[in-house]
Formats: sequence, structure tokens, C-alpha cells
Amino acid sequence: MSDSSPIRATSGTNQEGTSAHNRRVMMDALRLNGALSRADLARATQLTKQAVSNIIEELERDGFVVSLDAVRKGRGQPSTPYRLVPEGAFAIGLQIDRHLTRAVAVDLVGTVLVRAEANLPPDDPQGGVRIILGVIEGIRRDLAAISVKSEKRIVGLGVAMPGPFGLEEFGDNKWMMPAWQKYPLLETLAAGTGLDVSLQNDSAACAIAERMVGAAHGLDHAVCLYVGYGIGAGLILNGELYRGGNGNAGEIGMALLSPRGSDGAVLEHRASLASLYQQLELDPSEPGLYEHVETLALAEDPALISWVRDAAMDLRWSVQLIETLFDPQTVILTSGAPEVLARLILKAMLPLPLSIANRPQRALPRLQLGITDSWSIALGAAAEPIGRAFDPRFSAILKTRSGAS
Amino acid sequence: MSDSSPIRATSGTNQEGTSAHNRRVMMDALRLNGALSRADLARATQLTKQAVSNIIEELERDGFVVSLDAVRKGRGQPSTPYRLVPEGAFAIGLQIDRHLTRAVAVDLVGTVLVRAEANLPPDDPQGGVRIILGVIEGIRRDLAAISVKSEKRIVGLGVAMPGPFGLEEFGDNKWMMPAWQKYPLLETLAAGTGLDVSLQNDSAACAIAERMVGAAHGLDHAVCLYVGYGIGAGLILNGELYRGGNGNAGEIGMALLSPRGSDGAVLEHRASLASLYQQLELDPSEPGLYEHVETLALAEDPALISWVRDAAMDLRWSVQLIETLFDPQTVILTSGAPEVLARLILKAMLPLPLSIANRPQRALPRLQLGITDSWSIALGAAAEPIGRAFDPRFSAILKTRSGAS
DNA sequence: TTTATTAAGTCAACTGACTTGACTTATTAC
DNA sequence: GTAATAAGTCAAGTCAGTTGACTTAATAAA
Repeated sequence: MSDSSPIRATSGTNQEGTSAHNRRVMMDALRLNGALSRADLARATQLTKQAVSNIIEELERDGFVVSLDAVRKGRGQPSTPYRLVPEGAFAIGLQIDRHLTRAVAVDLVGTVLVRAEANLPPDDPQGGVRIILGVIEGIRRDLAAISVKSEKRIVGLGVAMPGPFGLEEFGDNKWMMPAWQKYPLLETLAAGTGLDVSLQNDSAACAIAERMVGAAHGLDHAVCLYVGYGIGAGLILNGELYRGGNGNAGEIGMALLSPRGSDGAVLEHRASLASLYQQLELDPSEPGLYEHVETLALAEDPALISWVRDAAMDLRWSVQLIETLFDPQTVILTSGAPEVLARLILKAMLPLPLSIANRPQRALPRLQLGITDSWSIALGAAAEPIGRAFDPRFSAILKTRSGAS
Repeated sequence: MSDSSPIRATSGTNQEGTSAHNRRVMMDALRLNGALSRADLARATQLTKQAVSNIIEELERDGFVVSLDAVRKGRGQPSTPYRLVPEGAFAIGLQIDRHLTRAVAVDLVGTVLVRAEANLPPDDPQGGVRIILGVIEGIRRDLAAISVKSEKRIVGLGVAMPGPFGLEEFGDNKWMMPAWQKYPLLETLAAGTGLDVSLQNDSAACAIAERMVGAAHGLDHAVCLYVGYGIGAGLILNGELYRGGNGNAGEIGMALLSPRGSDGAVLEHRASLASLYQQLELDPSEPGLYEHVETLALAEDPALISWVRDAAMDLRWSVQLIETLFDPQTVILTSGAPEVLARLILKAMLPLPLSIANRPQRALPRLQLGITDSWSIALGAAAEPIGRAFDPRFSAILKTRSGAS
């Protein structure tokens, strides 16, 4: 059938959607609050005790939750708390960078169980994908050694790489990895692994990681400012990653620094690690770069400190911008740089400019340091399929179009 | 019961939620596509013909939809299209500004049926609210004269006024109307009208209006740049107004123009109507201001044109910022100014700077003019309760906490 | 040491919104 | 004319959550 109906509408839903949502709600509540009894869950989710009982029973049968010892607390029958079973699900996360790839396997609660990395030939997606598939295979083997049933419980493969995606105008930007942009990466990986594959940019991955196990845990409105080779903002809005109309929301590195600047200078020209490398005349493809920068930061190298001071000026402006436009509960600074450097940058960014975030009673700091670990992007990539499979969200309730052809 | 449980969780749902969602989906589909048959609706929403039939029957009984004449189109039984009944619901919208208030009544499809305005005493919420309640009463009387059943079918009262809300730090900004910020406005209006009351800022109201009947109709990602006494961005993200963690998202007028500017200049210092009035030495409280500005704009007054040129520089920067951070399908320029002036500003903003919105095949212009009508804010305010009552959204599926006290 | 109170959790029948599959109706194409 | 096609209905079926009574197990009070 070549029936391409122009009618646009939101999907309807039915009992399946209800049930799927309620399962997600249960698991989300356990993730957020730790162990909870059926009665606790009933109160928290507004469902009846009976409904919760049925759902928990099913989740237990499916291996997603287990009961703990009953606890006595005051009058009444003791309650039996339930908690998530980490081995209930796994996901694989893949970071693809210019010169290397990192892959991790995580479990349902976001613990990294296996990790592996490999170098990538520059600008050669075909060769790169061969290497990547090998790495993933290794990860899966190691994971199977840890948990026998893991293969059946892998919910997906998340990929993170530098964005933006789908543009052709910015050909001069080396960090966009043009060769990779044109390559049918997702399809190839899906075919090669048999897994559902999803794609995020680096900063989105960081944001997802922060929400699952970091500073944004349990927050519904948080922005993750990622300072890497480029600069991006990962947006958690209404408890979910926001991607924008074309999947490129949050590309704050491309924000013009000033309305009047004739040079068209953008944030990442001055505050990204690329600009640091340039200023210090370092070769980004050099293997020992990370350690070298770490050493310089520890030694408070004057040239590096000078860059930090300049970059921090621009970054504090970008935080004000983020607060002004998104009004998040907190902004999280993450980076592909060593933790020492990230701390130096954060310190140099304070005090922050006045913004609508200056409110009398703040529960959270305006700016805080996120996960500073070179595996955080791969972790975030892996967290995405977990979230997609288990977090409560609108799209999970809706019926999905089934028939293809 | 003083039971303030610290357990946080998303609400669960049940058949009521399913049914409520599906009703909303039907009405949304009819709003977006015009008249549709039951079979069309079934295909579009993925529900079965039978489910659609039941829901439509119920909606027809409740007076939200009616059938049209059957239409023959090719082989098969002719289909009976249904459309929304405008008189199915009404809402009242209220704009509160420094010196005046405007109120409108709209119907289910966003047609303005009644309008009224009145002057407000400056900085006197108590006296102001008395006037406002009188205006609303008049509106309701006029509406009842048009549609007998209207009183039973008013779904809410939407209020729009300049933001941001809930801050105390920016005491010097006259346009924030500090006296009004402290006054328990919503409670008083709810008590005085017996209606559900909601609050938005001006730019959010504009965005809601654009989505219901303007340039953002049917779009899920659009940003409305509102140039009024202040400047704000109304954010439609994932098909819904985004409010941020504290309800102040989109306050782009407070964005710092540059990381290095020692003066802390923000966008609305230079590009808002307040800055225009200041530069032309006009008194904002003068009654004939709107017409005066219109005359100047029509005459292409040099001083005004000079301001337009300067403001446009800053505004095109802000559009680039919006595109970079939100990646919307389109940006809509709206204004409290006369249409001539808005057109002058828009023209002066072109060409727009390079951004991620420069994509090969764009369906929509990057920037377009929105509703330029001094009643658009009141219209948007009125559209909010309609959307809240009838648009498909996540929160409408979830169970709501019932018991209080 | 009872006995009352409180709270967790289960049982079994019920409800209601969508689904299923067969059927009716009304057109057009051959 | 007859077949094909599509809209829409009928009536029984399914299933997830609801309801209200009940059971269990603990603490507080008499």
C-alpha cells in the first residue's frame, strides 16, 4: 500500500498503554526512592494496593524487582520492601570520538560492569565500524561472563558522538567528523549487533548520565553544560532529554558571543578544549594528551591558567544564558577534561552573573560539577536505552504504528 | 492527617486516563485536520473503528462534535465527517498590563467572541482587581447573550501579565509590577469568578495563541519572540508550553548581550519597546502612545528607524541564540507594537546569522511574523485553559491526588 | 496479659474501555 | 449486473485497575 495519509494526530492508547506506564512508574519510584513496600508504592503512584500488588508480582516474576526482609515500623503488619534488581536489564553504550571509541555495559541501575576502548582510524567510518563491532562483541562476551542471562536482557545500544547532526553547511568544522555523518552508522550497527540503536550527541549523553546516576538524579529540569572538543548543553526538560525539532537542541557552542561582534565569534571558539589545545599548541590526536593536560593543570601552568580565566568568562555568560532561557533547577558542568581542570574552570566561573536563578531559597546550587570521568559519555550513551525502556514517559503510553512494508 | 510523605513518584493511570486521553486525541485531530470521518480518526489515532465510534458518539452527545453531510469519495460506503463544535467550550482570557487590562472570551476553536478593556490604576492591585472582576462579569454577560449555555461551558480563566514571577532581586525593574507580584491575584480571581485560574507571562501567552490559531498551529517545536515593554520567548517544546523549573523559562530579555560587557547590558535594555520609548522620549503611560508610534512608523521617522536598526541587530542575535539552543521548527516574531513597526523590525533583522537552522530543505521560514493585534495576549491567555482542558498531554493521563485537608 | 488499634497485604467479584471478528450498508469499477 | 471496496455497527470477549470485605501481624493501651 502506498497509503501516505496526510492526517496528523497523536496516537490513542488502551489498556496495554496503561499497564506499560504503571510498570514504568513502579520501577521509577523504586529507582528514585530506593526500596519501597507495596503500600508505599500505592500511596506514591495513586494506584490501589491491589493494582500495585499485581504489578509488583509481575515485575518480580520478570526479574526486575525482589523483596527484602520485612521491616517493622510502628503499629500494623510489617511491610515488605522491594528494590530493583540490577541484573534485570543491561545496555551497551558507545562513545565515538575522533581518534578513539569507548564502550561500556551497564545494568538497570546504571552501574558500569564492563568497559573497553580502542583507537579509531580518522575519517574512516567503514574501518571504524569494523573495530567498533569487535569492541561491542568483546563487551558482550565479558558481560555474559558476569551474568549468564545478560544476552537476553540487553535492551539496546546507545551511541554518542559529537553533533550537530544532519547539517551540511558547517563543512569547515573538523570536529563534526563529516565522514561519519554521511555514513549509515545506526543501520550498520543495528545490523551488526541485532540491537536497537539510538544516537545522541556528547552533551546529551552527559545529561542522561547525570540524570541516571549523577547530580541531576531525580530532577526534572536540569541542564548539563559539556565542555569538550566542542561545547554543548544537554537539556533535561520535564524529566526527559529534549532534542528539539531536528535533534540538535542545546548546541550552545555555536551561540554568537555578541550581537555586534563582526567576527562572528561563537562560544566554542574561545572556551572549548579545542581552543585550549590551540592556545597551548597541543596536537589533539596525540595519545598522551589527557595526561599532559592533567599535569599542566596540577602544576597550574600559566598559559593554561590564562586560558582558564578567559574561557571561564565566556562560560559564566553561557550559564547565565542557560538559566535565563531554560530556568533549570541546576546547571551541571561536565567536561571531557581531567577533573583538576574542570575544577579550575568551575572555580574561575564564580561568582556567576545575576540571573533569574538568583532566588531567595534555592535548594540546589546554581552551578555544580558533574561526573568527571572519561567514561561518562559512554555511560550516558548506555543510560539512554535503559531510560527509554523503563522511564515513565508520554510516548511509552501511546500506541505505536505496527504495520510496515 | 499531617502525612507529608517524602516519597516521590510519577502518578499511575487507569482506564479513566486512557479514555480521557483518547477523547483529547480525537478533538486534537479534528482541530488539526478539520473534519474527519470515524474511519479517518481510527487510522490517524491507531484506535479501532469501534473505539472511535464509541468516543465520537460520546463527544457528540456532550456537544463537542457534530457530523456533516456524508461525502462520497470513490468506492465504498460514503463517510460521515465530524467537526468540532465551536460552542462546545469557552474560556476567558485576561491581559493585565501596567495601565490597562484587556479581557476576551474565546470558543473551543479559538475565535474571539467578546472583548472588553479598562484602565487600571497603577500599582494598586486591590483597586485593579475590582475593576478586572467587573470587566470579566461584563464579558460573561455578553457571552451569555451570544450562547445561552456558555456559563456552564467556561473551562477556565487564563491570566497573562509581564514576568518573571516569584523573584525579589530585580526590584528596580518597573515593568515587573512589584505591587501585583505580591498580591494574591490568582486566589482572588478564582474566588471572585468561581473559575479555574492560570497564569502565564506575556510571551508565553503569545506562544499559546500562535499555536492555537497562528503560525505555530500544528507545530510541536516553535519559539515565539515577543517584543513588548520587555522581551520574552514563549517556548512550545514537544507540543506544549515549556515553563521551566520555576515557571520563568524564556526570559530572554534578561540575557547578557556579551560575556565581556562590563556594563551588564541585557537584551531588553536595547531592543524592547521600553528602550524605544526612552530613546524617543515618549511617556509609556500616555494614552495615545500606540497610535503615535504607528504614525511614526508609517512616516519612517528617522529616530524610530535608527532605533529599529539598532534593536534589530540585537534581535537577530537573539534569534540565532534561540535556534542554537532550542532548534525549533520556526521562530515567530510577535510584538505589542503596531504591525507596521513589527514589519520594520522583522525586515531589519534579515538576513539572519548562520545557525544550525540553516538546513538545506526547510519547510518553514526561520523567522516569521506572528499575530500582530493588540488583543493577542488576551487571546493567548484564553487559549491556555482550552488547551489544558482539551489537548492531549502526559499530565492529562495521570491520576490526580484527590483527597485534601 | 489481654484487648483495641493500626497498617500491610490478599481475595474475589466487578467495572469499563478497548478489541475482535462477523456483519450490514452504500458506493464505484468492471 | 456483479464484484470489489470501504464505512460503519453489533455483540461478545478481554484485561487492567477498582472495590470492599477479609486476613495477618505488629504496637499501644487498658
